[in-house]
Amino acid sequence: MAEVQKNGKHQDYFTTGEFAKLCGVKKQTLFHYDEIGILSPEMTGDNGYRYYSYKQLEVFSVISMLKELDMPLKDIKKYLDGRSPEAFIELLGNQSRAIDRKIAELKALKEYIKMKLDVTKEAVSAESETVFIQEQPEEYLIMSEYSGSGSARDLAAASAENRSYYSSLGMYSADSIGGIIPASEIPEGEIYSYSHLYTRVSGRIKKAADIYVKPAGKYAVIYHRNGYSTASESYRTLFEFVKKSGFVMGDYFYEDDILDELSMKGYENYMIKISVKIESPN
Amino acid sequence: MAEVQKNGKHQDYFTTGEFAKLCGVKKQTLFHYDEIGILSPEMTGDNGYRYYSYKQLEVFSVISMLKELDMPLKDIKKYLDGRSPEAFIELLGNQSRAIDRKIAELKALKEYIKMKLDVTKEAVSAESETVFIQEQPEEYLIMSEYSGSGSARDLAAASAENRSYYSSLGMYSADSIGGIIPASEIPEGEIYSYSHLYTRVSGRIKKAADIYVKPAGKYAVIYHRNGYSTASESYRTLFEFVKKSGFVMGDYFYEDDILDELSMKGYENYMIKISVKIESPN
DNA sequence: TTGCTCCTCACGTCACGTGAGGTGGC
DNA sequence: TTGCTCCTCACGTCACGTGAGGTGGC
Repeated sequence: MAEVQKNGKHQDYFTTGEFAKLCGVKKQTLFHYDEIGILSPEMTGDNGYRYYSYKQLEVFSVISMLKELDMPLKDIKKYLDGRSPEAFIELLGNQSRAIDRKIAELKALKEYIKMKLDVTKEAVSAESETVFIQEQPEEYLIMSEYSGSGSARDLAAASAENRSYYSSLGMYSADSIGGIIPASEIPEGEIYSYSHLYTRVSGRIKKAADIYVKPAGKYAVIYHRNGYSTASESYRTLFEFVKKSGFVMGDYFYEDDILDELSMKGYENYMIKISVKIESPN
Repeated sequence: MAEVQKNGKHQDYFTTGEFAKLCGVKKQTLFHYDEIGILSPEMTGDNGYRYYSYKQLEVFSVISMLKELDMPLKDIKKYLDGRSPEAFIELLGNQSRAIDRKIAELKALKEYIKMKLDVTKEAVSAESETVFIQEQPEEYLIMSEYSGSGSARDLAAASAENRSYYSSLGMYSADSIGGIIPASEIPEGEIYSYSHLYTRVSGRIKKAADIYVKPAGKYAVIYHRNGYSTASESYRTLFEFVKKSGFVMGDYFYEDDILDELSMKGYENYMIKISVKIESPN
């Protein structure tokens, strides 16, 4: 096709503006690429006009592909300066693996979003301070004993460590954190304290050690508004309900934030969900 | 859990350095988030020390999630300033769709890389200037007639337009461009000119109009080094081979760059592949 | 000639990163 | 006290974006 270009003079070339349009970017991007020497026009006129050939469209598209995969322009330039078929093959192989990782990350992200979306929708349509019965699926909790002050800290650190450890398996960062109160504490006392704190993780890492499997089944549930300070009332309401119902009460009450800092401002506007497992007697 | 924080004084809080580690970022990122008011520490000491709570881990993770989906910090702040359960649900819905689009893009990118990888590997192990017979799959070509100078330009423009039109269907940008020479031109003449130019597109948009389906089957193939200027020799070698072989020759010779600007510098180092369909007589 | 496009500075911006120099807690 | 961490400027950087002011081709 060399002749085409020789005959055509400027006819087969694109000006900066035209080429930018074909590439779907602003002219300044091409100026910048020219300046750092990553993609210079094939020809320059005596008046300083830049002329790009259609062959350079592919070069541009590879640059923007590598950019999309977070490669800095410096590294792209380094490749282009020493390009060879072998280096190209290696580059593409690496990028293909990078894409696989990105897709896996995005899928994990989507799962996290779905979980958050489900919980928030549940919260929006929830009637608070009223006990009801709910089927809950199996869940996986990273437990840490609560031993007074500093525990939330420890749990956060532990679950963050766990996260970075399992992030390769597709876990997305901060999963929801909750607390457990033994049923025996409910009848007396005004203020309850957690026996454990937990981080809920997605099912895919359930093989890991130190993961408590919260069983699937029927739970008695109450939603509580107005934050933690008045939660004890709801705990007691839930406790009384189960006592009177004739069901067998589980040993632990689970407390989860279902409206938290992400959709509300201030602890006093949080909504919490308290659940306790129930089973038919005999 | 409010009591936990009251009792624990600083014990349940993280310093900037600790919190940064948990988040997997540098301290300066947190300084920056504090400065623009997107994520400020829950508490500040009299000495100016920042104290973050574990609850803020989730806020951070949502910020970094939105960032990963290319939302500017300004927009994230705008959301956080006016957050509500309803807005959160809308936000997550939008992000979920954004993720689907991203995944589709990445998959298209992977296909493009695979194609480039296959072609480049073929080129690396190719023996040039020697005719051989190859099974080729069905291919889809966006054709444009070649009418002298300016055509490469038109084709590039047309295929770029086509690309932007079909990008939603998962086409990745610049696919490879090739040319067609009628078999009747080969015997005479020193310099051939294309009757058509084409852009090869991936199979997924084959329903689109104006797409020529290059049939699958046996092709006689020759690789040519040293660029376009000496290509006529290889055209003639290929032509003579098919004539003598007894196969029925197709009407068109296809010319593709298989080592181009992406792995080589300068047209004279390109490798081109010339193919013509062959069929057994009778 | 008019209007559109081209050019080169120069400076702005976004999201941090990098020391510089000084203070503070176990 | 030593060493580590905290703080606040101030300036750098990466990949452009945005006019400002002037030239050039159909």
